[in-house]
Amino acid sequence: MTNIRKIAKLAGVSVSTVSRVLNDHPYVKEEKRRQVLAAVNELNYIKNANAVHLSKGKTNCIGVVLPFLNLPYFGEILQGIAGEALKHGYHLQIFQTDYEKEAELDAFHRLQMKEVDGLIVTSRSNSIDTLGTIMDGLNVVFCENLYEVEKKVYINHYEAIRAGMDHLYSKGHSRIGLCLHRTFGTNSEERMRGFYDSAEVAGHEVREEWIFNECLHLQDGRDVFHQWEALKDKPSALIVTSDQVSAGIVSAARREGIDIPGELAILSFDNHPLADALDITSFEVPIRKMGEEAFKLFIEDVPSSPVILETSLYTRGTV
Amino acid sequence: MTNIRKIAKLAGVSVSTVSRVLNDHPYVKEEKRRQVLAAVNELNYIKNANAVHLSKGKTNCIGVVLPFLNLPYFGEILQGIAGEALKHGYHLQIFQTDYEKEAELDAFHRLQMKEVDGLIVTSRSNSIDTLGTIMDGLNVVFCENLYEVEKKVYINHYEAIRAGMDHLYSKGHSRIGLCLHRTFGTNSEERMRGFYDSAEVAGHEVREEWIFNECLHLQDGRDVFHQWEALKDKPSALIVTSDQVSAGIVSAARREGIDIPGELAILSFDNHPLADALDITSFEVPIRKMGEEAFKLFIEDVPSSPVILETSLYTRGTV
DNA sequence: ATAATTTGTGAAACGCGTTTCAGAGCAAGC
DNA sequence: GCTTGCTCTGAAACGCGTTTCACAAATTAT
Repeated sequence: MTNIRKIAKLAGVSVSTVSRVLNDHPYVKEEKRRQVLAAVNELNYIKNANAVHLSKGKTNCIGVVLPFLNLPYFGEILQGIAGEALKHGYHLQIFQTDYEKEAELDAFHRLQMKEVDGLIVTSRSNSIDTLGTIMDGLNVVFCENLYEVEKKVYINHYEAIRAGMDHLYSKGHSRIGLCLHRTFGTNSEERMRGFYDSAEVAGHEVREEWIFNECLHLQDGRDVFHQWEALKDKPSALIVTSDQVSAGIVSAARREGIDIPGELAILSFDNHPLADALDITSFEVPIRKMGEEAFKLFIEDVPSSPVILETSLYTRGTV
Repeated sequence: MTNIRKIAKLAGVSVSTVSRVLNDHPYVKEEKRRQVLAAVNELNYIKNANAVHLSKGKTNCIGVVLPFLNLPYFGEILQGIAGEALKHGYHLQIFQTDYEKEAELDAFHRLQMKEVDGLIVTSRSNSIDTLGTIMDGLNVVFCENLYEVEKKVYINHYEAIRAGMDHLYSKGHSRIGLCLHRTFGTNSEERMRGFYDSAEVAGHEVREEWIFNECLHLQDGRDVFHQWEALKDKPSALIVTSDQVSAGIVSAARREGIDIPGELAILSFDNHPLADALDITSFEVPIRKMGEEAFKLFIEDVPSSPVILETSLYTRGTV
């Protein structure tokens, strides 16, 4: 392999000069610059990125921790991060966890090893205590409202859910169910808190069996619908935290001839194009923006205050 | 920073021995092994990944070249690659190109610089001539039927389209349109070839304005529908290469009261859950499998023959 | 008991670009 | 004429883990 020293020899200069030329440093005589470039050309020299990384102590690569790649939610976050990263000359490394703690820890371990310059954690499984010790002094951004960390960007889920509940109340609903991605994790907890707080204030009953968990994919929506159908005591409305799942519910309901919103109202989240296509009332959630902001937090040396993003309702035909 | 030499000093051994311990090489006395591990523990030593990469000449990281991150198609490929990569201890680096040639070339440049050990190109903009010169001797897998490369995995689009056309003929359609992601690129060309070949053999007319291009997102499907509506001379069926786009067409049509398949039949591709939800007839396309196979090709030293994946039709209510 | 292995270990070289430091050459300022 | 102050260069150190090679020590085989 041809390296910088061979270039130096052929060009008749020192390695420092070669390095200077290659990095556009000033203070190199035009003549030497040409000699170096000629040598680079002749020997087909290509820099070794790993040597640069080692020497510079950074890789210009940021890791993104996410559970799944085939959900629109994470695709959209990635898109946001990638767009911003591109502007700053950063690359993305993906740490897909499937919500497995080991895989998640591996990402942090890679960060410790300087394989990436930082991490954006879009969703997490390990406790913050576990992570806290290994991320000490490292550049990590969380997409949730974690009290303990300084770099964070998150959706105001609490208020969004409360606004959603109010909207449903205004339409006369008092028996409301909730359909969640999962029950643990800050974001889900915030949603649940908003849900229960609102119901309590309004004095409405909430039944355990009206809370549906592990709703990720469109198919899960279908399952939820069938569970709903089987309930003796049915809620008249569901707040669903993803348009994919809502699409499953709504399409299953329409197929079964259940009137929406007459028999079951659906208030969804994301405002994905799918919601528009299926005429689903949905909260717009600025997911891509969250990705962008996450990256911005990452590159900041002195972290600005946490970024809180708000949602806004798009009323359509399911409520 | 604490490095391997400090460990060696503290443990009273040579750096080679430390390296051996850290890499589970045999031929290390149990006592020295313990000394080394104690030192590692005491100094909180963590390996520098970049030094390993430089030294080993590889990074255990594979690059994935793709245009967009927020399309289910690419999310699914990624999922396939990531799953297989995990099994082999590889990580993923993302090169999002937006179909810009420069961004795509950058990915190849990174490969040359040994920042990644190989590339999986899911979709491409540069000509193969351009890429051919810079990927010489490098490990690159293409997801298309490129004559010039040895590592490739692709869907048999030609046959899929022909089968789709036959299916439409059998339902009495002779005026058929096509809705494509784009018109260039091997995969799209294969689809178009299948389309035109089939029409020619069947003796059916094909009109220029029945070919819709740049159909990527759900919204694009809506636009296509409105374009279709505006046509004086309408095709009675459309082959649509993505369920997202079909969803846009179908939902717009239903909203406008256009009967599907009575006035317009839709034959889609992907068999995404969405197709099921909207009762769209669709070809199952093993996209995830393609990702898995792509990675398998990547790790092979002597490339096996190209992997060709077939589609299979799921008939539902839109044809 | 001697030869042939196997086990165990360290020095040094290797992979390779960046950066600091010291110093030389040269022009502008007083 | 002499001092600042640039401009330009190269030697050497730095970042750091892996691997080869030579050799000693401990076994096993003959």
